[in-house]
Amino acid sequence: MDNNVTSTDEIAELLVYLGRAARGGDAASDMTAAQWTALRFFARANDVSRTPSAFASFHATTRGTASQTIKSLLVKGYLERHESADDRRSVRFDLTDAGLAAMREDPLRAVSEAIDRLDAGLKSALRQALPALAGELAAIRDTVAFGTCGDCRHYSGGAISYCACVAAELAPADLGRLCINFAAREGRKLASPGFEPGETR
Amino acid sequence: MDNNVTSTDEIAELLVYLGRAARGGDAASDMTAAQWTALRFFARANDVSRTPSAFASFHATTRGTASQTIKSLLVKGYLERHESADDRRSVRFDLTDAGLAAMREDPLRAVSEAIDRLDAGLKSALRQALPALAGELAAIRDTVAFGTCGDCRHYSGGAISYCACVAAELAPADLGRLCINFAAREGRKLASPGFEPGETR
DNA sequence: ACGTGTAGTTTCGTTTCGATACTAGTTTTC
DNA sequence: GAAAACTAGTATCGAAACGAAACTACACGT
Repeated sequence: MDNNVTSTDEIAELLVYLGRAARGGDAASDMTAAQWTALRFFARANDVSRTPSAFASFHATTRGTASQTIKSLLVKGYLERHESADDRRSVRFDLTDAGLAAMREDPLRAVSEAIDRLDAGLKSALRQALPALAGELAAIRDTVAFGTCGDCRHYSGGAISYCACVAAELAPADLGRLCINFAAREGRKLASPGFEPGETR
Repeated sequence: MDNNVTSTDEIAELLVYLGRAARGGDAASDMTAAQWTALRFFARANDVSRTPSAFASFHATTRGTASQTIKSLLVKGYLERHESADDRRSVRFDLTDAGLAAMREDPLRAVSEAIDRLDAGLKSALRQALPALAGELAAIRDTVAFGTCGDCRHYSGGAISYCACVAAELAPADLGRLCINFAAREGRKLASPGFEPGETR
């Protein structure tokens, strides 16, 4: 097939297309794309990652901009601010009930629906391919990768879930949470050519 | 069951994350994300789709904004303007040699690389899943879907490639090109030949 | 104690983008 | 065959999103 010529670049292009298509959506809400991303992040990140700096890193922006985005969500009453006891410079943001309610209006829901309508095989292929892709991309860019604790090298499962990074036990809910300290399994995260997608269980 | 917790919404989220991560990248170039998207679009769209309106639809923005983005590429010398002979309102933009050269600096290349590093199975899974996802999403949103002529309902293969929409024969290169008149195969609800700019209010 | 580094915030100027309005060409209608 | 309705493309203007830089406050190494 001659459409192999266009394969990889087309996939990449589709990725940005979908990413962009997923962002705005409704316009029914008074939330910007950045605000939705922030709200989602704070809904999904674990305790140590729910900070402005982590969000800035996740969103590939500056801390200043991140701070502003967060502030706008504070004003809306979707986030609440908690100062850390350990480090008095640090703050943590949690979703309020209003924030959780707002999440139900997330325009990203349309994308989730679309994914759910996919053939089961394709769906599980996406579930495997996209995290792997995120890892590869982070390696190429030499940036921090984000991933969930369950996929992290610091995590050791078994009877008790344990994170070697935070040196603490993990709640079951944490396994699906984003973590700023995420490190992909199987090798170093820096330009390691031999990434092994493996079998996710 | 426990992987259902992290399944669909996480995939959707990853999609926007990757889409955003793919956009800026280098910052070495003096091109904005919108400009890159436009350049890519005009590099990849077929003859009838290389217009400001089609790009506006593709990029989910207004014609005015699209026009400005295009103008900036004209100034850079990456695009050249061709007025249509059939319809004197209509214009078509083609990449110049400088534009083609600029494409080689496309920050999206990092994403392509990352995709290429993926396991072959995952890669081909992406090649299947992402177009399907784009179609589903467009159906949900009731917007125009973009796709390549080779995947289009109007296309009939065989010895001679023929597009029933334009009522013309297709060059082999067109099969991999984006088309504004794209309609998914197999009983998707139609995307009418004349598309909706979506600027009405 | 001092310097260095980090977390968070604020301010300011640039840039981008969408709403609006406008020109010009095409199609439809009576 | 004109007028109305519609479409393609462009220009203008205001709002806001974003990044850079400066600043405060705290932590940590020496």
